[in-house]
Amino acid sequence: MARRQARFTAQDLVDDPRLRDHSPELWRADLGEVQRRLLSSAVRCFAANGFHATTTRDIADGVGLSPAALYVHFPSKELVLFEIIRVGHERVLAHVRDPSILALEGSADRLRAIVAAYTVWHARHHVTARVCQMELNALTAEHYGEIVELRHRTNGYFRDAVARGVADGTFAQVDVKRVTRAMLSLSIDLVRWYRLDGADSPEQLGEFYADLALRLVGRPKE
Amino acid sequence: MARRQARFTAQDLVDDPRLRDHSPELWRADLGEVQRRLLSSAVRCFAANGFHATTTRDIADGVGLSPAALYVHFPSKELVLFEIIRVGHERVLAHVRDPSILALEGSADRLRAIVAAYTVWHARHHVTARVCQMELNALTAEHYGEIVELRHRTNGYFRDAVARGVADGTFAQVDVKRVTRAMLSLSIDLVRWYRLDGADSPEQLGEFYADLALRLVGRPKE
DNA sequence: GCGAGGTGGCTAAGCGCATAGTCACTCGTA
DNA sequence: TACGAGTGACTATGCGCTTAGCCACCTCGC
Repeated sequence: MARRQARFTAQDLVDDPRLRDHSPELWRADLGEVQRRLLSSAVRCFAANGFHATTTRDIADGVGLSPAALYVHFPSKELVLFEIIRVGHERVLAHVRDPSILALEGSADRLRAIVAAYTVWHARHHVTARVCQMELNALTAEHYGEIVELRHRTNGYFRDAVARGVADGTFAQVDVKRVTRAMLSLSIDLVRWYRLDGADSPEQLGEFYADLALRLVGRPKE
Repeated sequence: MARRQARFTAQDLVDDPRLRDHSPELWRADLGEVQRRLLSSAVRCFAANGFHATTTRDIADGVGLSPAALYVHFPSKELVLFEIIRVGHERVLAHVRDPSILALEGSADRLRAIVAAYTVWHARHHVTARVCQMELNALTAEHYGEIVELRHRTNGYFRDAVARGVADGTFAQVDVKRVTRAMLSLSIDLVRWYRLDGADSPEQLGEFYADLALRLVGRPKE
């Protein structure tokens, strides 16, 4: 049969504690309430079942509307996904380039701050973050390109933070590219397992991963 | 339109260097050659486009057969996915429980060995590993449960290796659960970006991540 | 105050299409 | 003759998206 056999329906998802996060506060303020609720429903569906296993019906069901209502607010299902992924990446970029982080003089402090900020964001918005990491290749080639651009800029701030500490002798002479990638991996992979009702708050996890990051650059916290 | 708009066709995928790995050597020997070639084609399609964006046509095209030929060898598309994911997880488990690893007496040596083995496997078979990590929730609930069981057993070997070193004083008094998860994250996330024609061989990456693992447990290599 | 006309959110119905899977059949080999 | 591999034509179904139109509410002239 051509059934897509998504394992979870919109009804299941509304109350699933694994899918509770701060994503609903994420959407652009100039969107209407219905649009924002559609995005929140879509992000839950995409996170649980994936873009291709989610139907426009599922998304609309999640806010109690008919399937056609989606098209009053968004021109296509793909553009719903793009809006989610674009907003997610822009918010992350805004967090890691925060002036208060870049103002930190000590290389260790700056690295700690950027790793913590990145991790906290991913934990706090882990449902959206999951879609941002896992559904990238459901985007059209053009939209995918735009997102890759945002990712490169975000990653650049990480690499700079590591390279700076290596250059000024705060860190050991590590391989900047590889170590940076490892730090990103830690925070990115959290979207697979994190839940807000688990043992760690976003802030605790941010601190923990900031500690780990400093160990990775050869400067363990005593 | 209902087009699934997979961005890459089977033709594109055959020669894509990003999708070259050792997966074709992975399949059970008791399967026929056509079955193994179908699995190799499917793994490429699933890795590039995802399970739901891959059609049975795509898989069959990859080995030059008609769509119906798939059903001569496999009862359903989902069972093709399950076979791939099951074999992948069984192979990983076999690697981390290798007697030569468990025979290592020193806690640091053992952790190094298990991290390297896990990482090398994921790098060498990164296309299959990608499917194993990213397409889990396209499985039926029953099949998903079987895989989770295998994952828990694999993760148990990691946790034991960390806990042992903490207990015997080789490592610092780290949070075993969190640190273990961080180590797994490093190797798992590599399926997102690794390619065999890149800068690192699987073995080099395995050594590098083994070094990082020891730093994470507070024992940097001098 | 009140009807005419417009507007925006929403829906029921359904179109066109592509999908997973089936089946009667052929072909090659033993 | 028997059988396993493979196929072309097909079915049943579900998909994204469109269309025509409903309805509550607004605006404006009088």
